[in-house]
Amino acid sequence: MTTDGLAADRMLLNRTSTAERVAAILRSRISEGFFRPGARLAEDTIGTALGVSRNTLREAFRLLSHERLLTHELNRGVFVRTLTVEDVVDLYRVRVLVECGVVRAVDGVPGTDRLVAAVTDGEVAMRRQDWQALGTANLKFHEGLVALADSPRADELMSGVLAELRLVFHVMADPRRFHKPYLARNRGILHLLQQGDGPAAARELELYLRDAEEQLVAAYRHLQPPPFE
Amino acid sequence: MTTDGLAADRMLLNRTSTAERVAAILRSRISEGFFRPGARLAEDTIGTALGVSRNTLREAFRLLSHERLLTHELNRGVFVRTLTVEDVVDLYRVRVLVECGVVRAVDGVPGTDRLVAAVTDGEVAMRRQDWQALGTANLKFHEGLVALADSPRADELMSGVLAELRLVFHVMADPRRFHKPYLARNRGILHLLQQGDGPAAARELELYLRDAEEQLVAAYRHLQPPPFE
DNA sequence: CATAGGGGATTGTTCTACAATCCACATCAT
DNA sequence: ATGATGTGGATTGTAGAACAATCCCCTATG
Repeated sequence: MTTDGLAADRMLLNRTSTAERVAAILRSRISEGFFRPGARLAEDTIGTALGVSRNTLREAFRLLSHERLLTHELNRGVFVRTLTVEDVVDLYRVRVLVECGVVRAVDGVPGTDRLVAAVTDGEVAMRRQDWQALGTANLKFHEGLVALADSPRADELMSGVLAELRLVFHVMADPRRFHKPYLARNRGILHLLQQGDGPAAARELELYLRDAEEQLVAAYRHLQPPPFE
Repeated sequence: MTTDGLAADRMLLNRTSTAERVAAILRSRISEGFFRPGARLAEDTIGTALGVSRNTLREAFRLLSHERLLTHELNRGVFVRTLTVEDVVDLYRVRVLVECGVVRAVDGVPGTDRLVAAVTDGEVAMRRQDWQALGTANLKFHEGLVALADSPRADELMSGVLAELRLVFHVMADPRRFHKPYLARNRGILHLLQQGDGPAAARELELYLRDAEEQLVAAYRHLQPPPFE
């Protein structure tokens, strides 16, 4: 009896705890905008809705608070995070640091399968005017850029950063067309990478990110709720 | 009545939950080596020792697991993380990416108060042959480097990376002298920064980090427990 | 109109209970 | 002796009740 091909089954055996499954559910609900920033997640409501005890639910809340998707206010409960303009600026600071750093350090011609897939997905979505899919493809492209570093921690960092940014998109006036202008620039960056010119790609990427930040901050400042505290 | 000078009191008012205080205690215990990598933290033992309930303790465990200081194995409990050689390599990959990225991007002459303090602390510790303090000063220097980016998320990332690296130091044969050779190189990097030459400082830093990684990986590979699974 | 106080609702924390799982040891067959 | 099997105790996973602490809204009072 061989032990090959059991790696996939490993995932099934390696069950996750209820708290982690609950966290996964809430995470996707938040990222898809079902729970909007500022929304309160009451223990009682969510707990009975999902059929888990308060203990388990609170463990899930801890996880998501640590991922910055929820904020935990003592004796008040947990809320879907509302990012400030400063948060957006910081997120793009990290993006420039990490994404450009990874891309610049690329030597030779890297494997670009994921990037090619993301770009073509974006082009298909564009033709269909499926802005939701276009956004997803765009985020996948940037996740793919960081994946070039072959660093699990960098991947996770980037995944968290993009999850936070999704919170911003959900409170924008027209989040759907936001990604449209960047598809062509993604393709350009991919092209430079395929030519093995990491530094040039990094320069393009930095301009890209600064433009995106500017646009996002401008749009975000408008509908920012007045700071009460 | 003025509202000045209340920022400090804010910390007192802004009480933290028990779970977070417990997490803070465990975090410092781990980072100081009281709990060594691989050690099991039983809910019952720790719970009664700290006088908190299992629920609260488990919330604290979740926090620290998310920080990668503990690993959570279903139905087996939580253990102080034991890093693999791959982890060490990845940590240094992130360090090169982030630290060098921050330093290279420095324009003009940055405020280097923290860095100067870290270097002089290191020199004092060196004269006293206080290797513990030397290690602390060294980590503070690198935290200070990342702080130049003025990015809370980068700071937190770096803080987590260094916390993980401390786990490595605690299982090394002679962790105490490890930092010794790097004090002079820290001073050199600081000097380049004070001259406003970020790129040169980044190049120095990259060589520094590659040397440190090589030394650490070599030392770590020796006493690595045989991989059972 | 501003302020103080009361009461309901929610969270913070502990405790108890039991199911699920793991682990070490004993038992048994080869 | 060696390896498989099974059994029991210990620990974790999860649920639920209970109560204190806190917040928040509403109302009474000056």
